[in-house]
Amino acid sequence: MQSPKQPIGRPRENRVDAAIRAAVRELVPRVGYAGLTMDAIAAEAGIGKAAIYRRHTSRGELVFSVLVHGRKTRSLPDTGTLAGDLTALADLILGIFTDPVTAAATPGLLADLQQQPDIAARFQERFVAEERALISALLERARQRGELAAAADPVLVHAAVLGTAYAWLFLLAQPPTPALASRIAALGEAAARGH
Amino acid sequence: MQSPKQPIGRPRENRVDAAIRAAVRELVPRVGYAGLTMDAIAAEAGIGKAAIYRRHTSRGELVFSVLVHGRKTRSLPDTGTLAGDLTALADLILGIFTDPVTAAATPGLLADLQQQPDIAARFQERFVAEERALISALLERARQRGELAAAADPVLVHAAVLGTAYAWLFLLAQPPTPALASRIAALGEAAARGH
Amino acid sequence: MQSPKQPIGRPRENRVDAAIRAAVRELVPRVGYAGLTMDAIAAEAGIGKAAIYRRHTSRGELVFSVLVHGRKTRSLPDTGTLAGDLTALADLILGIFTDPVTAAATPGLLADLQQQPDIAARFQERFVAEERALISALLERARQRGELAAAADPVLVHAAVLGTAYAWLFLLAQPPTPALASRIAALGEAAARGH
Amino acid sequence: MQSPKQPIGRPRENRVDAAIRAAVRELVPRVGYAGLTMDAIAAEAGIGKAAIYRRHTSRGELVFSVLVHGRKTRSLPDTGTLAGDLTALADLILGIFTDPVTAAATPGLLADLQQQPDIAARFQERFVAEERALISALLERARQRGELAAAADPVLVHAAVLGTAYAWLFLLAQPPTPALASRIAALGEAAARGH
DNA sequence: CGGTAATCGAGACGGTACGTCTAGTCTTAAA
DNA sequence: TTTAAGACTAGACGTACCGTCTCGATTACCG
Repeated sequence: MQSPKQPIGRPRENRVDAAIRAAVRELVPRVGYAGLTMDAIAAEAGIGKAAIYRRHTSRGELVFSVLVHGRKTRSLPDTGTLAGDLTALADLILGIFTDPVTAAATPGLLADLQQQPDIAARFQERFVAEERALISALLERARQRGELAAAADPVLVHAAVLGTAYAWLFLLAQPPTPALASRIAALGEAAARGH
Repeated sequence: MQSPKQPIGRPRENRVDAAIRAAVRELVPRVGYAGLTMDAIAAEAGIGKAAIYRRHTSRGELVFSVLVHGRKTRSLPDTGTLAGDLTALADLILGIFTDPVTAAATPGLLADLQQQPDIAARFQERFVAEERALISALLERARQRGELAAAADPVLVHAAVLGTAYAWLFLLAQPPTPALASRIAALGEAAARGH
Repeated sequence: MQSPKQPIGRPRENRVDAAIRAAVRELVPRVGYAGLTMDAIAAEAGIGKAAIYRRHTSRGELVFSVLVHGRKTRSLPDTGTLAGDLTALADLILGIFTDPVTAAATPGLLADLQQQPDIAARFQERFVAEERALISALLERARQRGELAAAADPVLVHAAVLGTAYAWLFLLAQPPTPALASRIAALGEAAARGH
Repeated sequence: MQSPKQPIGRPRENRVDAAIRAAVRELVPRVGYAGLTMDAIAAEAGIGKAAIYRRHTSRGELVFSVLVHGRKTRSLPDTGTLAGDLTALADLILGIFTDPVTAAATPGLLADLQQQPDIAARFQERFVAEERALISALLERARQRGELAAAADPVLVHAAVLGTAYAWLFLLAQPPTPALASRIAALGEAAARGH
């Protein structure tokens, strides 16, 4: 009987994973998602292409892993009010979208998701579901406080907050403003209240 | 002094433009934006690749032209209420996003916009500015009716309606529901009222 | 009933023929046979491509026509001796091969002949047969003078003189020397005498 | 100090070189030199185009390599007489020129040599110099036998034998005859004797 | 401690699309 | 009907990238 965590042969080097991650984060802002080639990543990281494909099945999966893996699991503080919680959420999302690496990679990554159902599924599981959980929690807190009468639809709140931020930055190409988070939060609140 | 419409040599054939457009609309839903190759377009259209490159500088510019050119200039009816006008707007946007061709091409097209400033500029001029004008007009109508007290920010309304629709369909991968347009319109109204 | 030499419509301009010829002779030494494109010829000549194709069926036929047409019909003087006649022949051939335009075009032209039987036939008729006639004539003169006993093979004499000159210049890449013509003539004489 | 035979990475496969060579030899007689495309070679060989360009810089270099590499290094027997040695040489050259592959490729290859000095240099080194050495050797043998009085010019002998064979087959388009080699050898002897 | 097995960097492999170029044909308005 | 200009189809060019494979060398565990 063999232990599940006892692979034979030479073990993988963490150094390689780190080098891949660093190379992607270095290259994406410089050459964009479309210009991000596997050869360039391997060269930048000083490793072989096979070492990448041993860890990732495709370029989309690679970039997704790098972007998601680098993020610490997020949590939102209980600010005591629905408006405050939603502003914190909007701040979190805007922070992700305005990070240079994420900003450069996101549109290209979303394009890949349309073609690769497996990565799309992972995106839903890792990214969407996690944010959804945060939203469901803050809505539940608001209901218990009495700020919300009936059950709000977390999907619509999610779409309102995430989508408005995305459209502002990537579709309308507007620069982020200091008041943006609270304005988006107000939309989220409207979505929660359903009026 | 030369007339602006006096080109010499053989004029370009409209047949070719039409064939390119038809081929793109045929291929995009079938193979996706990423799988849309210039060779395949030329073969499907029964034309030479040079005829494409004579008209379009890149694949992104080509798809953008096809998608935008095909659209008739849109207008919104005056429904008599802000809510009605915004629902018509949301219907319009959802109609664009759920069209099979647009749906398959949009994420990839937006990814290309990040890398090609000239196309991004045309996208802003042709697509964003046109929708913005519709929004500004309906907001002005609402103000004259007395539905809106002060001046609303058309950019935020735009981001709310466009972004929520985009996120619902492409980020959260939710199917469109019958009530979606009116729910999005409610968000747009909240953005207009600023609360 | 229509006269055979009475074409209707606008007559062809000799200017165009001259411009084509001049353009080819200008371009061939500069860009070589391989770099000689129809577009470049048309641009250099300041004419349309259709005007070229109205006169010539292909690029090979065009260059062949220009090179052969430009030559005046050649004749050889009766020097009084077989050696003298053959030296004059060798001089003639070396003159053709060392002309800058002919030198640059000849190898490429011969390559085309392998693929295009119609031009190969014209080459045999116009170029080979004409030289063959000169050789047959000078051999007949030598026979009548008594310099040659029996009938010599004009084909072998032709191959000896033409081939040695061609090989010297194009295969062995040797520079022409003052004595070359008389040395080649000696080989022609040996071919004529059959020893 | 590094060993000359220490390449890193995956070594090139001899199978690929062999497949390229076989494809060229298969295609050249069928489609001619002008019709020999890199795509067709790659398809016929069942390899990628990159594998060809990794080994050869141009089509001319490729065909030249294939034709020269396939040939075993040639040598001539000492037949005991100058006439015999030259007949063997003429036979050798006629054998090369009448080989289907060489016959189809030679004129096109020579045309390319005019434009590509590097290949022309290799042609001189590998092909011309090798034949020249054979000629110099047989002339020296004849001198030691007493068949030749003074020093003969090997270049003229070379031009006479090589050029007459080339002109007979490719310029005059004559079929080879049984007596051709000895007739060409007689011309070579005349070139050697200088009369 | 020697054998087994998976790793490493490097780069060749087949395949495919790119954007450019050329050949030869066709179409325009003007002459 | 010819002219200059230039668009047209077809297809080859040489480059670049993908994802896989192969090399010699390395690095762990196993017996």
